Amino acid sequence: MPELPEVETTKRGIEPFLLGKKIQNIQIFQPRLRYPISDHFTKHLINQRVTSIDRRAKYLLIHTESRKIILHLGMSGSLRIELSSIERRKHDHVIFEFQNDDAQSDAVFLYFHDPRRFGFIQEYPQSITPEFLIKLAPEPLSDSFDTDYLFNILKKRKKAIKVAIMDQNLVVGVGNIYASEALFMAGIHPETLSSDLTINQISNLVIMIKRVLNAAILQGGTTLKDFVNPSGNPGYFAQTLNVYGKQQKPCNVCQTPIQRQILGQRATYWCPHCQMLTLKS
DNA sequence: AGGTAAACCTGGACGC
DNA sequence: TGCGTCCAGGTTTACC
Repeated sequence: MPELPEVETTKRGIEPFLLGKKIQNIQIFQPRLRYPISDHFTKHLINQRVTSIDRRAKYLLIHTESRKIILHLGMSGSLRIELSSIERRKHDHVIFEFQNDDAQSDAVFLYFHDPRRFGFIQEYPQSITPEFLIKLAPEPLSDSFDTDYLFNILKKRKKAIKVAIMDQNLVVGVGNIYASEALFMAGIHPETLSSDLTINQISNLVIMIKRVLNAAILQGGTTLKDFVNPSGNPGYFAQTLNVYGKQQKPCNVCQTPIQRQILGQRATYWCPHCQMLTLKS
């Protein structure tokens, strides 16, 4: 499910409810996520106060005074805020209860829901950041993701540009929806060999990746079937999509039917007129 | 090293 | 109604 905009939407949704509150209780109903929840998970986190919440790539980081929670939503995960302890729904695997110090105000409950269980929740000491997080590629919305950076990486790559920009070792956060959308906006055919792109095309692609991600964040992400923000509302970027999921529908720009093809094991959508394939070499 | 494909898991849509 | 097949927003692992 969630790409960068959906994770960012989730982060912004939970932040105001959790900041400054203490973890009062944790109920684990299904520890078998992508990585099993450790035996000491609850013990380490009880009574910890949330100091800040970050997003890095598609990971959410909930920092407490002495621990950090790292959470990934996988394909089908979502977080939901409840203001009372409502009955657990199917696939609600973990429920956190948060409370203010004074215990006067009402508790807040955070539900981790994930039907396919490709997501995970881990916790570490605050002083330790796991290797996989340290080694992550640049954030697409940061200044370090620019034309020079992408050009230097892509000139060595022989795979299709669509597959390349989804490679989290090159740039993080771009998933299957926004890869197709950014390439459409940049007028680049998804099968173009990465090393064949001109500097102008790459410059344009960098701009469009940033543009589509920012636009999607403003709309609260894309809801294809079941993504909801922590308040239970869908994202509205689906109505802005140009190509994703639109095979055989007329292109918004030129009316040419949108094509669909599997690239790097993932469905890929493009307009054969707006994104003509240029074959070099 | 880079590229490709399978694996993890559940549920919904579709065809027969 | 039931059953088989395919598909789905991600990432790791194994293999060539």
